[in-house]
Amino acid sequence: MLAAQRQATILKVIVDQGAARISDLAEILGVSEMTVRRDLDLLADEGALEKVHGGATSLSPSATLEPPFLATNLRELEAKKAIGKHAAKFVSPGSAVALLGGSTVFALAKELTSVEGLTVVTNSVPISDLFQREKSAAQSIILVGGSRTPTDSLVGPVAIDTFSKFNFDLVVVGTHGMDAPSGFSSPNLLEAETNMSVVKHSNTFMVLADYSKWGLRGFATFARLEEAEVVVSDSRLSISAQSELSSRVGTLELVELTESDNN
Amino acid sequence: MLAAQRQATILKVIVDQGAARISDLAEILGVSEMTVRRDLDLLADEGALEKVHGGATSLSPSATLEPPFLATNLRELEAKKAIGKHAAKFVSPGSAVALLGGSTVFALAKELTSVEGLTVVTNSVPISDLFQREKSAAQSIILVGGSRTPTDSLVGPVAIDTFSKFNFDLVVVGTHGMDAPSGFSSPNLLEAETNMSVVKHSNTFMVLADYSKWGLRGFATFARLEEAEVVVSDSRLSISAQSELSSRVGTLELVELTESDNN
DNA sequence: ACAAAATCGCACAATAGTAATCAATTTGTA
DNA sequence: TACAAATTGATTACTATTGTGCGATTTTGT
Repeated sequence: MLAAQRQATILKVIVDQGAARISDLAEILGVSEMTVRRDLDLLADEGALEKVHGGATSLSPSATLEPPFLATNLRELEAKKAIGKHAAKFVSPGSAVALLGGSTVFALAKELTSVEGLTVVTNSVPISDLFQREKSAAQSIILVGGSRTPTDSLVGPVAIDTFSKFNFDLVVVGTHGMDAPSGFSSPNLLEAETNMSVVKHSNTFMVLADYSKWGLRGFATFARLEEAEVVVSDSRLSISAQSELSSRVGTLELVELTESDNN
Repeated sequence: MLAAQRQATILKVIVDQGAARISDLAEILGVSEMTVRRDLDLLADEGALEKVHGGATSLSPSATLEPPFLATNLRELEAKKAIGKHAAKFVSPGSAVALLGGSTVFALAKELTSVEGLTVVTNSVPISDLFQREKSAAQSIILVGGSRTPTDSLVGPVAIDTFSKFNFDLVVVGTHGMDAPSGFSSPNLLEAETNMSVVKHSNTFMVLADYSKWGLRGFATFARLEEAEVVVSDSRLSISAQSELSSRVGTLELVELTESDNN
């Protein structure tokens, strides 16, 4: 295989999947890791992708936005992907879903582009971008309004007001932190208020949070642990956290992180 | 086999497959690598393909990536920029402005990032992106909600409802077409309805439209010419269009296109 | 905060690809 | 048939790319 072809393949994989690790690319392509590194350097110089420790991530799935969604860390990216995939099982075709902020919820959104007849209401600009690109027919996508946070979520009174118009089968939120005394919390007051208001309009309230979120406390709490029907996390969650969560939330779902989770 | 046939075959293989290596071509054709090299040199000189280390690749972006690029020519871009710059004079610091869709309005938005104390409400995702990047302090930016059009505007009932919460000193819209009998119109019904509803909440209603918009009629009209307080266009507008517009709209502003309008 | 593990990237060795030269072969012409 | 021109193939020295070993750096687990 020619170098140019190899580089095109690498770029394609990374744009398709959002990211890839060097060891995987080296194996797939049958070349040494050093060669993959050199290719990535080249592509990164051209501005085609972003190198991160362990691999590379897509620079911008859409036109020119989404930099805050860049994973600085591949392991976390894999965890998010696995959590998103698992959470997707709770979304039935034809239902109405609210997706709130967060890169983990973004991973879930990727899985949902192929689900039929979904109505999605989101306050996340990147998620709206995603559905705009991968437009599956028979899906209805609404982006709510509001002010933009640094992570490209729309929050504040306008967002709250718009969400209040709808009733959801399922509300999914990512969280910045969770622990027993404070529940689920966010560093951004407006975001917390927005989350809080949406939870009221849902049948089922689901929280996505990888293990690192346990023990963190954001400035503002938007829900107690007991309010979550489902929490999806990963198996690196400490045993004590697992038991604490199990006893308080409706269901705790843990995903295993296999090394070879290459879709 | 004749040399010409051989070269045609090589070219076909490379166009078909996107790329080929010299050693493979030599084997397929039953000639030495040196001969293939000479053929490739020839074809590369003709600009039919590109030689790379180990082989050659197709020039056409079948194997490579095609950047999704805007087709608007440079001239139109300059016109939009000039119109945007002129329109910015109507925006006073501290006022509340609605910016609706359209690439010309986007040009205006670029000028507004440095205006102090502005409150901007827009239904355009690119405009929201712009302000997000160039965040000037003391500006309040709200993106309304709704469904996304192919041009990344948010429209529909949710957008209308959100706009209806506000009162604007100035509403700026771009238009897809304008003429005397149909007024200002858009090809998208939902977008037209959204525009129409916002106009009602404004003190001043401004339309940005370069000369090419005159005589075009979109599917749905959102305002009569008489409703516009200000129309900003460029001097290429025909004399008859100029007199027609002057007599019907509040003020017609025309910008000159100088060659050296580089920012 | 520390140690273990994974990853990085340099320097150099090994491999693969290139181009110049010249001899051998084919082709066209008288 | 003879012979020049063009084309092709082989040899060679040279250049570019790829792989490997290894210490430095970053990340991860406790």
